[in-house]
Amino acid sequence: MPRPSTPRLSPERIRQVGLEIIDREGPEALSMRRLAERLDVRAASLYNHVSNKDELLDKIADEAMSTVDVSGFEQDWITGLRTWARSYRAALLAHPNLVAFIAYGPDRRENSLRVADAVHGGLTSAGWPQRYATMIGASTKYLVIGSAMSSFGGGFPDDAAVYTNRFPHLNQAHRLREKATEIDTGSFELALSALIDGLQVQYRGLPDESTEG
Amino acid sequence: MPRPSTPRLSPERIRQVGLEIIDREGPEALSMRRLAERLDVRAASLYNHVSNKDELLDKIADEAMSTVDVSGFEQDWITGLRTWARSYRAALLAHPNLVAFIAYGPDRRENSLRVADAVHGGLTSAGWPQRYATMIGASTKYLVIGSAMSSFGGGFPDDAAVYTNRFPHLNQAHRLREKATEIDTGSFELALSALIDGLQVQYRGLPDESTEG
DNA sequence: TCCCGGTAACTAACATCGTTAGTTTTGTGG
DNA sequence: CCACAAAACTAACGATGTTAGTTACCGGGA
Repeated sequence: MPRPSTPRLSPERIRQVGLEIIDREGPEALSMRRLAERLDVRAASLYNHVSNKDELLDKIADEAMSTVDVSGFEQDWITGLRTWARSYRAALLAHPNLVAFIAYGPDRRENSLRVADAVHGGLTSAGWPQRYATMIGASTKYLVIGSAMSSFGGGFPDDAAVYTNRFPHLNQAHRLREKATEIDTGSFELALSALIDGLQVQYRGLPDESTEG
Repeated sequence: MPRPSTPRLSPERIRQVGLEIIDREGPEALSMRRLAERLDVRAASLYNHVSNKDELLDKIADEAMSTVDVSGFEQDWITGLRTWARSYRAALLAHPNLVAFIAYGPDRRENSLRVADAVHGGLTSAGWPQRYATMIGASTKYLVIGSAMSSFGGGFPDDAAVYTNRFPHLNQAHRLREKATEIDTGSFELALSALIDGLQVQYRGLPDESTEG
């Protein structure tokens, strides 16, 4: 019975269920047919609301990155860098199965651009030269991406229930995951602190902007 | 004509051509049928030499990481860390289309284990406590993975000829790539130096091992 | 009130993918 | 010399993304 009275689909609902599938069953589990099935619909119907699987993934990824926080740059560049890096990492770790996709291609996504602009603006207006601002942004991003990407914790399914059914020793896996998370976070904070320390040294060596040009 | 006198395939040749396809046309271009075509063979024949596409990819990735250098740890931990990080990054950048795959899953690959062992050994025998050694290795890896992953230069096709056909302004793209490479490397070196500097401070604060236990 | 266009579902189909089964031919060890 | 393994083949299965063409429902204009 085509064309129901109240539409069964919407781009938002498609993205939401799509993200759920990715989070729960991994990125390879998201096929247009499976997604359609979850929405009580046939695969072809999705194309009335979404132009592409790639574009769908892009929008899902963009949505997942909407919580990245760059407000810290309103205080000072160190606070800005720290809160950006931490919230960026947190956003990635919230959806481990999406990390590879987000980290891969170039950052044409809306939220990425918004954030990149804020970071660059925050650094330059703090006195960093353009070139440094670019590199500092890149370095910090490396840390975040690398941390989320090669995270030990990320290797395990997000939903513990998936694990429960197949393994009797859930506790061990859970512990291992917690331990891994702790190591991951520790390593990340270590590197972030070292990076910021190193930058502060260089920052103090910058020519005073108020006496320049 | 089945079963030719001299075998047309070998695992090595399959891996080699497979890597060529990935390097030149991207990871999604590598299908068993395309790979077979390049080898003048039908897809099913590959399974006489390779058990799986996943396993094939795993071995290709492992081979690509065989050039990672950990010999620097024979001198001191700083040299070890630097040469490891740089050679690791270089190995990844040599095959940009493989980075996502390598960085993703857990490091069960042979070369990864070999390297991880050497790094951990180098750091602990230099006096770093186990826990620190783990985190330092992780931090450094974050930097390398992140750098290779979100590399601006990696976004463009490895083979410039692919670009030539579709764009008249090859020069611009080429320049952009060079500039991006420079920024990438600069950012990486910046972060690496900062990390090592930060670690050195902590290292000097460690209790002297010769007076301990 | 009628109808008409657009919307949103459908079915059917295409090419491509990884993989397996079963077949055929060649080379080789007992 | 002959049986058996190795290495190629053809055919097929089910799943994938996507498109074409069809159908029914809704809202607005004559």
